[in-house]
Amino acid sequence: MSDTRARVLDATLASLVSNGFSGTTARAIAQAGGFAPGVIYYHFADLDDLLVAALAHTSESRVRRYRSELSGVDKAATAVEILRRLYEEDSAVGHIAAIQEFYAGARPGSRLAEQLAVETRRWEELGEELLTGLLRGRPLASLVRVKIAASAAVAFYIGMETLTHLDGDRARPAQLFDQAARVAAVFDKIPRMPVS
Amino acid sequence: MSDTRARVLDATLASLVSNGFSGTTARAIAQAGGFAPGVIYYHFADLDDLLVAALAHTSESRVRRYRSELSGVDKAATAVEILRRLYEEDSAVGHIAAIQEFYAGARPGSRLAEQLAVETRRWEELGEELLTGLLRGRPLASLVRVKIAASAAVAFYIGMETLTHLDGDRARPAQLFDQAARVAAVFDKIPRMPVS
Amino acid sequence: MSDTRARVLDATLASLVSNGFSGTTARAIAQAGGFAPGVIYYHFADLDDLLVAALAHTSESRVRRYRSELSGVDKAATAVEILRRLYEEDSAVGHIAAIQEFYAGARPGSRLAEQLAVETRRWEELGEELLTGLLRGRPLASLVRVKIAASAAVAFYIGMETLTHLDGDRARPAQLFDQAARVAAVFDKIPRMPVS
Amino acid sequence: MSDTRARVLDATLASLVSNGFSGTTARAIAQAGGFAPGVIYYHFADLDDLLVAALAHTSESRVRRYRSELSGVDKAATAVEILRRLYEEDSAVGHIAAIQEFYAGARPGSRLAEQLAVETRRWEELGEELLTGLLRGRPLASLVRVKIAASAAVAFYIGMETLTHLDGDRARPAQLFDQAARVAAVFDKIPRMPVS
DNA sequence: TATGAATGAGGGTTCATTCAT
DNA sequence: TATGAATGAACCCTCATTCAT
Repeated sequence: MSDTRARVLDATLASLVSNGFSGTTARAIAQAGGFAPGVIYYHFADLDDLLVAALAHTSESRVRRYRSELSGVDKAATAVEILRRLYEEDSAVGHIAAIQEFYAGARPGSRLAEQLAVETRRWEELGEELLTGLLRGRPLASLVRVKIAASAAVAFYIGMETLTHLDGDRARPAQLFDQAARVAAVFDKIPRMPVS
Repeated sequence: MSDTRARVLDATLASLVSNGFSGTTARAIAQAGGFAPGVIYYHFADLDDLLVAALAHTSESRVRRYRSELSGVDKAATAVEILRRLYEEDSAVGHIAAIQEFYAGARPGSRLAEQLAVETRRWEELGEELLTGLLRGRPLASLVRVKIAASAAVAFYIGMETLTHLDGDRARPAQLFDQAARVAAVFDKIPRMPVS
Repeated sequence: MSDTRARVLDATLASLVSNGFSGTTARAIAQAGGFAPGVIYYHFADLDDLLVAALAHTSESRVRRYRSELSGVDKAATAVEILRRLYEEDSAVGHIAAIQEFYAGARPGSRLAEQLAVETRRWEELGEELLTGLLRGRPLASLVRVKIAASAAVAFYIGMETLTHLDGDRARPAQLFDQAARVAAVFDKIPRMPVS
Repeated sequence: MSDTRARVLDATLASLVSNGFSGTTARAIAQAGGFAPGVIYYHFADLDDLLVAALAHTSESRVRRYRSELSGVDKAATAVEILRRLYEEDSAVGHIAAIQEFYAGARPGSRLAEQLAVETRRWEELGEELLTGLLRGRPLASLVRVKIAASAAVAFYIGMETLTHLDGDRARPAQLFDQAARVAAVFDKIPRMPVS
């Protein structure tokens, strides 16, 4: 991958964070990256193409990171702590803000929306893996469909970010993680049934 | 309230549903309502002003509706059924799509974002009322902070709608309501402790 | 028809004459007419729409003029003189240059090309009327198919203008009209046969 | 002449045929020929220079072809048949379409227009040669100035092509050649006067 | 109170051309 | 000799907004 192509992708994410989806124009991206607007069209077919690539670029690397941190975790309390840490990390880096802009700005039916569906599926799969590990052998397993619960978790994350993004109230996620930690502690006390 | 003013508000919501946030231009609104673009600026300072008013207009009436349907409900299963019905109703009418567009399109720091914070607070209050009734006398009450749980519920709703809006997958909310119904049924079996 | 709309049409023709087809941009038209470029898009859907309208506008009025001057003419020499005069008049006004730009710039398959086909047909009809009158009762009538001869005449006119437009050699049409006059004089001496 | 230079010229003509004059950009030419856009500027000063060379290249070879086919022809009917055949051949090859694009796209005063004037002169000379042979000894010779008639023929050809190019109506040239054949047959019956 | 016309800034995108490699 | 990357001007078009009527 060309060097400049990567610069364009980075500039796009940077612009999303600082200018929002609708403010992420070709000119804004160019200014954020310090290159001429024409460069974008040399490396990408159009703005839509660039946004799709930028989404895939950032989302993939984060999913990978989350998966490596969460693999093998079988205690809910641990999972919550890891998620909280990753959330703070992503927030600081701007990754979360960028993703949020994608979800907010994409129009249904667009190629970007399709790519978002793909990425959403990736996050749901990660959630399924985590939940499967947490629920293994526990009585709640019969009550909860893992796929649906994972879907709910992703939806919740996105909603939380939508609200936090809008009002900038960092206390919200903090409180929600606190509450999740409390529930997780209780959850971890439920004994697992022996594997038959 | 002037008759025309109401027409402008309705046209704005209609345009949000069919054209999305970014497609809701002065011209689009005017066309949706069958009046000249200039009319907007007679009744509202600018587009932002109009959007704020439209948001308050639609959100208020829906909160009222939800509250009247949910007041006094003390069984989780009942609450889930009512919410499912209202969700379907709102979906058909387009109310949900409109609200979703507001959350998606508003820029942090804008007056519209402020108004969204106000409306979000309203929905959270409604959630608190409902949860308070459901948890009264139950052992879980000590584990769950009502305010935070309500905040989580609203976040989840918005996230679910963001995803459903993007991919148009109506099965998602249906499955999520089903799962909620299952959990609610179990929840309702937990005996209440006598009020001390 | 709005006043400004007519101004836009006139400015378009003026720009075609002075800037050529490819130089007739929205900005060039606006500058030629002394209005903002946006005005164009208020009155016309896009540049193509405007060009089609401008073509119809100018061509129609000229065809009308030609027909009124040529109606009833039954001597070839007279016809040639009238055509020569009209040609000079049109040249001075710029009408011919504008039409020429349309023929040169239109892309096959475009709406403009379709409109040009319509206008071409109009000119051919006029040619047919004239030729029918000239050939009536003459022995050549059996040799020449009026429709095809008219089509040839129009093609010849357009080709003559293409060349003259490119090299600016005003002597060419002058010589061609002279030659046509000589042939016409001979033609007019051929006796008409009595109508049977 | 360098090998690549020839490839560029061919690619230019190919692009003119398939993309039209305005679509014949540096990139389009490069793509048509399978080389990088920069190559063009190594072999030619700029696009104008390339177009001039391409015009001379294609026109010259076709004039040569026409002259060799038409030399010595002294019957109008034969000439018409040869022209019809060459026209069909050129149409199939795309030569005519390319030439047509030059006439359509060249701006008066440009170097390309100058070159077109040169090429036009070549075609007129060819016409003069042919007409001289056909008219030799015939009474019409006193009525018709060969130079002017040749000029008229070339103009007619270009106009016919302009129209056919625009509406894609292949019937037009076919009918026109038919009509020309009929006139030619009569013409050939006029006896030649003995050379004094 | 409402209209339709007009503005000017800024949107995405394409282009001829240059230049380091 | 050829390449691919980059530039910056100019393209068409849309928009929120204003204003005379």
